[in-house]
Amino acid sequence: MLKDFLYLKEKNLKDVIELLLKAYTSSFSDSEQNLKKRSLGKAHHRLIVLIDNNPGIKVTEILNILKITKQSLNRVLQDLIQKDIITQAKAEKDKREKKIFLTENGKELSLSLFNSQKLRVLNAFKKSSPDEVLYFKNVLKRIIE
Amino acid sequence: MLKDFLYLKEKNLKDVIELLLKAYTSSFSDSEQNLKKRSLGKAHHRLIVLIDNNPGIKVTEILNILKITKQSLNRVLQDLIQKDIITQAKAEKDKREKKIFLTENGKELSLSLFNSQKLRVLNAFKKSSPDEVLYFKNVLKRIIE
DNA sequence: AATATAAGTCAATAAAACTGACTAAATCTC
DNA sequence: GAGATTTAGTCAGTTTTATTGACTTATATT
Repeated sequence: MLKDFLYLKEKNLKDVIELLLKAYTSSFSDSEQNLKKRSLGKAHHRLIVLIDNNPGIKVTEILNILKITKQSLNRVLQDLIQKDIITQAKAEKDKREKKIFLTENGKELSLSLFNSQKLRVLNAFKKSSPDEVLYFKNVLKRIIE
Repeated sequence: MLKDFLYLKEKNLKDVIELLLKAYTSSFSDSEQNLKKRSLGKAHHRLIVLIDNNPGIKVTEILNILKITKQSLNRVLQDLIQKDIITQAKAEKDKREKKIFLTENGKELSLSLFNSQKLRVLNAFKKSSPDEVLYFKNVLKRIIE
């Protein structure tokens, strides 16, 4: 009885891991064509999403979230600087740190990418109650930590 | 007033897109070391998760979920066959189709990978009510479709 | 019989990430 | 103030993941 309950819980966790994979993959593939016509890839997109949602984010913070090396991040960062999508500014407090922002151009681009992604989530929310959406976000945040 | 409400909704959708990125990245990086000691990469892991949760899944189905080309999939598939992690079997109904399964060895591996990932989700669920978890899964499924 | 579908293959290339070894500047600690 | 640490960046080479494009083979559908 207890064993059955535990088994179901493990199965439940396994399901969620698959769901997270599918939700991420589908959400971020919706913008593929939009990225392509701008000669940008998925790595650029991930970065743009992070910077748009966290203006002034630091390099170390990005590394911790995306779990990539700074050499890998730097390539993508340089691409985005060259294309006038992001800018960097020294932090006032600790001058070793650099804060990263979207340029006006970058904000426009981010909005366009968002527009090609948002429908999927919007439609899901339309089929859900406000409570469901609230709980959904709460649990999602707890998974991240 | 209505405008404010809409703005909040768009912001909410944007948040969710970032949350999905973070939840996927963190969940799937938890198994990095485990994969490494077996000379496997993230592409292998994604495939193992899909096959474990959907025994008998077909190549076309995987392509549609992972949004990669069949040439790319085939490389990973061959790696897993060579390492005795998966097997293929012709479908009885339509003999063009091949169904993919985990071997016994593959099931053990998948369990081990799952064990290095599950804690994150388990801890999130422990902090959540059964309703929250239920709603969470419902919305996640609607995002996938 | 002609067409379409599912899977696979060969070859070349591009994208994304990695390892390892370093530098430079600013800050922290003793 | 001297030494250690942190933050960011760089150079060079390699590996992993995925792409494009052109084909093949077997089976199923019309």
